[in-house]
Amino acid sequence: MKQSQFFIKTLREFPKDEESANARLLLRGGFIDKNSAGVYTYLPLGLRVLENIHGIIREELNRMGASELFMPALISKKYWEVTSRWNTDILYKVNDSSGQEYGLGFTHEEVLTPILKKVISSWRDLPVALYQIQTKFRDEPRARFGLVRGKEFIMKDLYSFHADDKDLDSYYLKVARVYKKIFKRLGLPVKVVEASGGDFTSEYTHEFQVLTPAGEDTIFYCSGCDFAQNKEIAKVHEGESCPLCKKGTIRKESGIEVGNIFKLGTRFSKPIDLSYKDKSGAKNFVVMGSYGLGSSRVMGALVELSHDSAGVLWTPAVSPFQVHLIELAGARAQASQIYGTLLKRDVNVLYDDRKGTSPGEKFADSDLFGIPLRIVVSAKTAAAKKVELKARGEKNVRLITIQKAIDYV
RNA sequence: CGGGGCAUAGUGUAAUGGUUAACAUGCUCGCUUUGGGAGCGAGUGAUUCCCGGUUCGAAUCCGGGUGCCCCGACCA
Repeated sequence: MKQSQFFIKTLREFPKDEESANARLLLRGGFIDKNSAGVYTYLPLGLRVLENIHGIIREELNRMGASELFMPALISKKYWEVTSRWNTDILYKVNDSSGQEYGLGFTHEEVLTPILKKVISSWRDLPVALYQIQTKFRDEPRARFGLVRGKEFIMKDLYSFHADDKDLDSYYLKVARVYKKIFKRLGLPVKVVEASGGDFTSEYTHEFQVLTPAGEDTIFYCSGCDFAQNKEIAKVHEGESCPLCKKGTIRKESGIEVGNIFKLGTRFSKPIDLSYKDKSGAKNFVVMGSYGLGSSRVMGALVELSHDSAGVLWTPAVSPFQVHLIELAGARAQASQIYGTLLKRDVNVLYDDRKGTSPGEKFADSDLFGIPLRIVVSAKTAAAKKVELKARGEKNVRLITIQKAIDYV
């Protein structure tokens, strides 16, 4: 991609009225645009990051046998009434011109479960796992922290349907394992934290929390083992010894919740009457699980975790481009040649081919973009038949031959 | 929803009752220049958030509203 053709505009200064690192850096770097509080546009650069996140999620969920579908966001009131969720306070309600009332989906049990009702009748039809990646709407009393808490955001939601609790339990553990793998690939260290089940279940649920001072949840966890609880259920205090392993000490830290998995049981299958006939011919309610992963929030969390004063530092897995090729004056021929070679090798490269833009501005833009690898060519390097190679976030610059640089990439 | 802060050109700021709202940056044009947001010159760009009030006169004072950020409450 040539930067002269790419729709991108960075800001010379940080926008006022934003304090969180993810909002400041993503807005200034031209990744996103703020439409209103908690509502953002993903500009081409930011969309690339988001799509990379989605790609990893899709790969892992498809691999575990879940099928992707896409449900409506506009959900008729009648569906919400069946499950008694019409009066949920975070539900955005809209009317159409004929007086029909709708709720904008914040999760999709009400849409998916009736679909399953048309399909499932026997124990042979189970289990089933379906997911989507979709815009969600929540009437948050206070949107904040850029992409971390929005009124409109993007989430992957997976739902599983089982014949009994035992099958749900094993699937639940499987999802937890896959989630860990997804977050690892995303470059996001997460802690699996026990949390309250809210309306859904008296059992604990599990949250996937990224520990960072920028987080809005409070987590108590053990320094020595995997014990971790959200403050809403925690009975431990900071500094105490761990109730689980007895060795470690309890620590307290803030976290961003990037995922949450629930055993729904029959909370939705009962009111919607989703049932199946078991081997003996008896009717049983389907047992359900739901598993959320906030992809736009992941993008915000990644920035919070990995940035410096000049911009974002993306990991290769989610970076909008793999290489930023910067052409300075007097190196058009050399830059074009490298660009062509990288394209032939299917390297995802952003080529700053802008003429008349000063080196300093190009470097500043490059830092804002946070692309992991930078290649700089100039009259100097062209004369020496070499290029400069530099990793984002590192000081040292390597002067190497073009061939070596291309092979390195 | 309680509390606090802020609102002036695309962006960041200045102007505390008095001409035509200033500066930087951006953008356009010309020249020059090319290693960390370069230089010179000429342009462009404003409903000073909105409504009302006070005043000869309001970006500025008063009242009401809206929006944004932050703290708290809330939070599948």
